[in-house]
Amino acid sequence: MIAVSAFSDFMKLAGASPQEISAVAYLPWKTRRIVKRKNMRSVNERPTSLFVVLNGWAGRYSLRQNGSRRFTGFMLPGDFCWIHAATGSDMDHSILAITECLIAELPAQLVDLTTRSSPALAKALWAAKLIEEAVLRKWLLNSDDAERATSHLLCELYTRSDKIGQVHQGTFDLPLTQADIGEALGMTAVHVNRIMQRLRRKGLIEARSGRATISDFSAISAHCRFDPTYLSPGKY
Amino acid sequence: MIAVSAFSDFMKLAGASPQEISAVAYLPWKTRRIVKRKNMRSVNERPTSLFVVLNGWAGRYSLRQNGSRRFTGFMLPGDFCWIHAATGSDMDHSILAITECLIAELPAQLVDLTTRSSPALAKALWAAKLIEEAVLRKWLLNSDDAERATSHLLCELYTRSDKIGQVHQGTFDLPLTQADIGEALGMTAVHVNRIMQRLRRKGLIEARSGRATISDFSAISAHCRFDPTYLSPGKY
DNA sequence: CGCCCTTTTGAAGAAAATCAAGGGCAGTGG
DNA sequence: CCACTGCCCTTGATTTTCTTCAAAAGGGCG
Repeated sequence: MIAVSAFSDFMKLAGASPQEISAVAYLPWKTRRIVKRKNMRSVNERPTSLFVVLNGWAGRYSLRQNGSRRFTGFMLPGDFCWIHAATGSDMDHSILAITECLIAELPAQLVDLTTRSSPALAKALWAAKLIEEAVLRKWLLNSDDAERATSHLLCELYTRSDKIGQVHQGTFDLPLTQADIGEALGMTAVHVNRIMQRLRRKGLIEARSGRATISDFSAISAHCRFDPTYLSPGKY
Repeated sequence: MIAVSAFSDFMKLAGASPQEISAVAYLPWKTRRIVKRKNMRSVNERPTSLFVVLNGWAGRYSLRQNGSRRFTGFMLPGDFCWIHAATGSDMDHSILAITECLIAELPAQLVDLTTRSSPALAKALWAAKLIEEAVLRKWLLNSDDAERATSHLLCELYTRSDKIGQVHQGTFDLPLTQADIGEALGMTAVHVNRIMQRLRRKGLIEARSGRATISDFSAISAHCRFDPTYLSPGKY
């Protein structure tokens, strides 16, 4: 059994009964540790298992012809990943451990089986996928304005950290380098640096050595028109 | 009953049996006609029905604070839409009829019910959603290079048109204005115009009055590194 | 023909990439 | 304990890309 409060909180939000949640929790999850900055899944792999991040941050990315990388999402503790494992399609992207990660895996067949008997798990997986997609849309939507894109990403990560109790007095772990952020937003590290300095000068953020602080969340929310509802599963 | 070859082809690809396909086809779909350039779904709506585009093109978009629009996807005949209808989350975006559209709707509860008895439908919906997501990732991935983004979008639309038999000698309907394309790619109409001229001068495309021609698909594919596999559902 | 919408063109300015180099900080090893 | 090293952040100067603003040209349709 695995104990992931974020994970079961999510299922609860998605409408699962306590029985269903514990049924899922008691499935034969296998935990595994991934070294920092190593791939945990690679492009073109045949997906054979779903997993949940128990600890650490991971990133979903694709490589371009010229070798440059684009992040298309980040995974925090409690996040489902590789959700489509049960669908049998090959991967069109890779997953990288940004920090050292602890993950819990579940064989695809078991996911497939369990979703048939547990509509709530099926719904939870859908809900997780829809959030993933909503995040992608936001990234696209904000990509026309560097300052908005940057602060919106910080709001996203702040909110997601907060949901799992990882924000303390406005401060949270942000294990992304400015180069990583650039690869998520489609800008160069140099430009990210200058934009973040601007945000800092405006008093919206503080960031140094792997940690960020947002002392006035409503201020930065207003600045980039951040509305956190897209990060929550729908009600049923 | 509705007769949508693209739709049933898709279910077949996703592994549905003929019985399941016809079971779905005989559900009480309601067809509806939408006027060109009218919303068929609007942001914040409570989704009550899934639909399939039978005819015409539609676009998924969000509006920004300043009123500017960003397309985050296009729907062609045969495409599922509003797939998350059964999940109960509110919409974070709107759907616009780009041309006049004919759609077939199915109440959300029925979708929910049917997916329980028909794993193939459930998988088809998953497959459709995964393709949607893969498209979003591609849009992000290509957004760093205007010429690549533009030709990649044209390749996407060419391929999807081809799948439904709407390409004849390299020519297909492209009911998007350059302003629309700009709103999909995150660039101004003026810039789209200049980029498309560049593509034309390179002999990669021809486009005028609602139609586009790609006479050498392999040439433009090579130019933007287009790989169509992400547009097909996984095998089961 | 005249109107509206879309495409095209030009010129100017803003935003971001690129190139290059310096500085800080943490961990490593002598 | 201190020097060294590697990684990340920062800065400046320059060039490229894209937007903005404005206006003209084309094309379809009543």
